[in-house]
Amino acid sequence: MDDRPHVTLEDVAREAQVSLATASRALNGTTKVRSDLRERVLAAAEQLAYTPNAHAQALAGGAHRTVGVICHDVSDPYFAGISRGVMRAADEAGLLVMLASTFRDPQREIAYISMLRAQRASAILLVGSGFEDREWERALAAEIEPYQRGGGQVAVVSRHRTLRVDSVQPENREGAAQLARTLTAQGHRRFAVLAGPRALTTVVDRIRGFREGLAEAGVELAEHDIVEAAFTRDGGHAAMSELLARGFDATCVFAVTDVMAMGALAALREAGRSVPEDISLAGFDDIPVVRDLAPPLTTVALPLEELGEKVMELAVRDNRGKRSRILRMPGTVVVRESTRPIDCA
Amino acid sequence: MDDRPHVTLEDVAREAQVSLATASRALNGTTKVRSDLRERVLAAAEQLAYTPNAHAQALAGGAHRTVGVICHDVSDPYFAGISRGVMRAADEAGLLVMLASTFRDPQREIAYISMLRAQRASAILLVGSGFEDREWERALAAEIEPYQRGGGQVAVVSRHRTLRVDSVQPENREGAAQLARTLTAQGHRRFAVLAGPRALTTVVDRIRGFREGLAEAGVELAEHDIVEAAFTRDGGHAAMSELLARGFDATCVFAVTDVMAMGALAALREAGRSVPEDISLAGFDDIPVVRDLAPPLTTVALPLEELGEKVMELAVRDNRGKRSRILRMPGTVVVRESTRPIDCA
DNA sequence: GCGCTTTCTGAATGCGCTTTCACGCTAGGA
DNA sequence: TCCTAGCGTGAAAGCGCATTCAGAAAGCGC
Repeated sequence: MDDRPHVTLEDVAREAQVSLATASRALNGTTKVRSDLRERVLAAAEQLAYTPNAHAQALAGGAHRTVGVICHDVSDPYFAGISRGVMRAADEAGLLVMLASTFRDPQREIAYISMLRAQRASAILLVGSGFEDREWERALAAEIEPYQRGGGQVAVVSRHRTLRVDSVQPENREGAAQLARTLTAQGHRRFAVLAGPRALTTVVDRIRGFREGLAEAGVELAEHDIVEAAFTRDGGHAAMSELLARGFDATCVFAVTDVMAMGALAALREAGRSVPEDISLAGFDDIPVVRDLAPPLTTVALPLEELGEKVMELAVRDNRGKRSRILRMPGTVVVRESTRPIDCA
Repeated sequence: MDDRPHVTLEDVAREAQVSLATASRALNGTTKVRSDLRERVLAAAEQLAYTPNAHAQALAGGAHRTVGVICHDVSDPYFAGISRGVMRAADEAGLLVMLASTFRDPQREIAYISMLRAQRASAILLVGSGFEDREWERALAAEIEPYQRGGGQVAVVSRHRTLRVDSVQPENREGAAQLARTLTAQGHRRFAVLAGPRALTTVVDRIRGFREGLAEAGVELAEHDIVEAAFTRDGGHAAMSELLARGFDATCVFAVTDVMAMGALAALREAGRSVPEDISLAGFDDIPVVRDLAPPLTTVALPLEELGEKVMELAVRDNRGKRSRILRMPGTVVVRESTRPIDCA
């Protein structure tokens, strides 16, 4: 860009016949300016359609009013809910939110953080970026720590082992355990799990919690009953299809996310199995659409928007020197019609 | 931020024992630098965890590598699809994408554009920002035109009457007409429409097209058969509920967006009406989830990701002085199970 | 060995803005 | 009336970087 140069503060000052400093002060209202001068400056700015150059402002020590949010995919309903919350909180704080999708590529995640650092964003929010991978953790730390040292705020949604950051953590483990209790109480004894990549902490936590909840009823979950697939609708579809092809005796299937559950539901429908008559299905997250499925999905509701708001608030709050805070957000089991009580086999 | 100052190029230069200019050149590779010096600079930068200040770079004349995308709501699946396309194209072009939600508030839309101007973003993408409102058009033009004069690129998804910008336009009118033809061919003669705010060009176009398609079969759509509601799932639910409460004799309901159709479907289910046995239902957009509804939704498929890619490409391509281009993207009617042929009444 | 061109380097300039700093002005107290 | 505060103003410094410009070093032919 920059064919024709932009209108600058100097242009405004000249037009208003005042000094550059006065123009700046009139526009920002930081110091008292004689009212007739202010009028002149404002009028000139208006007339010239002046917009301050944010880069120059930032460089000259003005506040950085932008936060970056990095997620796997903005079009994932799970993140969509969170982003609503983030945006609302950001709006209140007068911040501009930059969203970026990594598509689960750790490299890209690092690259985006680096860009945000370069922009001197006032905060970086990582949503669900938990990989259980030593090398990645190191690379991430190598970006995050200098950023924090430079005064940048970082907050994450999810669990992080190594990073020293504020975080909002959905209680995946306890939520899944609670779901397991609900299902065993309905009489289910044989389960299958549709899992996302085991490298993700979210997946690991949910499976572990589910297992623990099951164990309380004396039910065991064999490794064989866990099918791993992509963390998407189609992944859920594929995993369910595999299960169907292989043959299984579970009365209830737990998909670790609602999005995967949707794929599973489609696969079941295609296979002529009806839910919940033939088999029960449960998900996790309670993204908005699942209540509109047929049957509406039993799931663990996470307060997604609230998650977003909280993480934003953590990032905005001034916490220099203080130790990192952790906000745990419990989930709530929502029983809908995709699961049903059965007679104990 | 900026507790402790950031590591600057000067620090790197000092550490590497070269001049600032040499350090800059070594890092950017713009000019040849003696290899041992380059090594030293790179090592120093690495060691100090140096990240260039994007503001300073921008101010000093470096390229602006960021584009802003403004939409109603990033969590709307319609936009989510588009954003995927935008991100992919941006990624190829090496651009950083800033997303923002206006929540259909014209004021906020203007504010975001202003912020993007201030950031000197290299391009601004407006997704579906068509209001039929003179005053808003004026305010928008007052932001957009100076931005363009300054060399900024602007491209939009949707129709714009007054703005002189490149645009990608889904063929709402023709798509809706095509849908109407399909439905009348199925034997439907009496329709109701669930509409969003009539101030939106998208809504207006779809209704008009639907009417035109109907007219070809000699069917008329009375104003009375159009229910206006919010452009959301709940809006669709409310509109359908109103229709049900009021009593109506349509055999087929057309919701102007899939999101609204989802709400309508829920309302019908709650009312004990089955789709398509009791009544047929059609939507528009073909957002991913609707194929997983029960019944899967008949709709008009828009190539959402492609829309996003195209609009990004328009914004990236250099088009100074050239006249604005319009890319029309046709929709395709997808008949699923939410509509069924009926005997002519 | 001399003068020339070719490379590469460092000092200095400026991007547009905020913010000190110092000065001129008016108002108030002596 | 004179002096001191106090308020507003303009000049200027500097934020971190890319880049121009001039000069130093190195390479070449004679």
